Amino acid sequence: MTVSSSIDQRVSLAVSTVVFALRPHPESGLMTLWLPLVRRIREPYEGMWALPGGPLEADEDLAASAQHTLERTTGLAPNYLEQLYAFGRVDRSPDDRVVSIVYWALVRQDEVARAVDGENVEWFVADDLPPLAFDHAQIVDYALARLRAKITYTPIAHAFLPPEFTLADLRAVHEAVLRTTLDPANFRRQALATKTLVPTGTCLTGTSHRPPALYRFEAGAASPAPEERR
Amino acid sequence: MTVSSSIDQRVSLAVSTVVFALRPHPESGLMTLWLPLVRRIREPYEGMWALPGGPLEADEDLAASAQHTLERTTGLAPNYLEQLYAFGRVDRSPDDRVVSIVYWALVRQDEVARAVDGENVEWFVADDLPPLAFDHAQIVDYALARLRAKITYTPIAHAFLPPEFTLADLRAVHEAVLRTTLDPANFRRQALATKTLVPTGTCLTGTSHRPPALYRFEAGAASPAPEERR
DNA sequence: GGGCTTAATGTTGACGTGACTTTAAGGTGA
DNA sequence: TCACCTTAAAGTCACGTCAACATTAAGCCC
Repeated sequence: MTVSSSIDQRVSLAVSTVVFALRPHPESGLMTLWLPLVRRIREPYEGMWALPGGPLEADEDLAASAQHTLERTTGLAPNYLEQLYAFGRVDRSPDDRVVSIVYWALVRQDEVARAVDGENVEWFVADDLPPLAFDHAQIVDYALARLRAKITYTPIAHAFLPPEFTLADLRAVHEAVLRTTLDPANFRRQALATKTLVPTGTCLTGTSHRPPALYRFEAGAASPAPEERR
Repeated sequence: MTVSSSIDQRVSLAVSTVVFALRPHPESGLMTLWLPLVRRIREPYEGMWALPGGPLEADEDLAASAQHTLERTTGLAPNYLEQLYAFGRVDRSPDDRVVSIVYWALVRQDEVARAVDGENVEWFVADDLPPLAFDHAQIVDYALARLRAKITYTPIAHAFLPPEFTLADLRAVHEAVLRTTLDPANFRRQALATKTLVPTGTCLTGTSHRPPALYRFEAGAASPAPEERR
C-alpha cells in the first residue's frame, strides 16, 4: 500500500511480523528461540537482513495481511498472531516515509521443519542476530520483551507445541523462552492451577522411566485483541 | 495523510486519541472518568460523536501527531500519552478505507477546567457514552480496559494529579478509575512499596483533622514505548 | 478538654510460592 | 528376579505478600 499525502510527500504503510520458534541450538543442543529473517533484494539496506513483511493489501484486514505476507515470503503459517506496535518515526527509513504495523507470531516446531532456509530466508538465534535493516533490531527487542512478559502471565506457550504435550514439554518451552531453569514440581503446580490444561491420557512411547501424562490446552477466553472479537 | 494504493483504492492513515480525565459526577458528586468527544461535521456519521483525531501529518512522528491533533481539536495538553492499538479493518469506515493508529492519554484535572466544552467538543462519562461513529465505541472499551489494567501494576495515576498530592488523593484516583473502594491502610503500604513516591512535607491547608503528608512522584524508568527511547 | 475526623502504624490469618523431600511408575541390566 | 536408574507426581515447610481489622497519632471544632 503506497500512501501519497495531501501534499506531495509519499508514505508507505507496511505490515511486518516478528516470528518466534523453538529449535535446538546446533552447538549446545539446548532449546533456543529462533526467528526467520528475509534478505532485502533492493535499496535501501539491500543485502541486509530484515523482518518479513510487505505493503498492506488494500482489501485485507491488518492481521490477515500480516499472515498472508508471512506465508508469501517465508511459507510459514503461525499458530499465534498478535499486534505488537505501530512504528512510524519520520526518519526510520532513509527514503520515503514508512509506517509499519508490526505483529508478532509463534509457530510450532513442525512448522519450522516444514520451511527452513529458503532462497532468501534464514533462521537466526533471537538473542544473537546479525545487523538488521531499518529499526528492526529495536522492533525485535520489543517483541522479545513482550513474549517473555506475556508467557509468564498468559498460557501462550502451548502455541509452540503440538496439540498434545507433557508438562515436561511445556516446562521446556518456558525454560527456553526465559532462559532459566524451573523447578519441575513448582512448575507443575502453577501450570495446573491455571485450569487451562486438561489431561488426555498417558504417554505411550517407551521412555526408560515413568511415563508422563499428556495434556491438551483448553481454550480460555484470554482477552482477545480488540479487532478480532466476534 | 491520504493514502492511495498502487491500485486505485484509497486509504487514509489517521491518528486518534482516547483522552481520560477525572471530574466529579454532577449528580452523585463522586469522582468519575470522563472523556472528550468531537462532533463530526461531515459525512460519514455527520453529527455523531467521535474520538478526537485527524490525518497523520507527513512530517510528524506518530505520538507527536496525536498530541498536535489533540491540541488543535480540543485544546488539551495530555500529561501521559501511550500508543493503544492500530485499527484497520477493511469495513470500519463506510467510504474509503481508514487505518487509525490510536493513542490513549491522561490529563490533569486543571487541564480539564482550562478547556471544557468548546464549540464541537463535549465531555462524557466514560462508562455512559452516546452512540459513537465508526468503531470508536469498541476503541474506548479497549482503552478503558488498558487503563484499568495498567493502573494496577504501574504508577500512572499521578498523571491525573498535580505534582504534589496526598495519599488520599492518589487513592481517590485509583478508586475512581477502578470503581471500587480501597482500604486506606493497605493502599498506603503498597503505594509506598513502589519506591516512586518521595515525601515533600505536610499539607498546610486547614482541614478539620490530622494533616496528611504530601508526596511527589519520582520518575522511575517505567518501560518506555519502543519508539520513545533515547 | 471531650469529641470528631482522618493519618499513620500494627497485628493477624489466609494464601501463593520457592526450595526441598518423598513416593510412584516405568525401564534396564547383572 | 531384583536391585538400580530415571523421571513423574505428590507432599512438606518456611517465608513473604496481602486483605481485613485494630490501634495510636494529630489535628480542628465546640
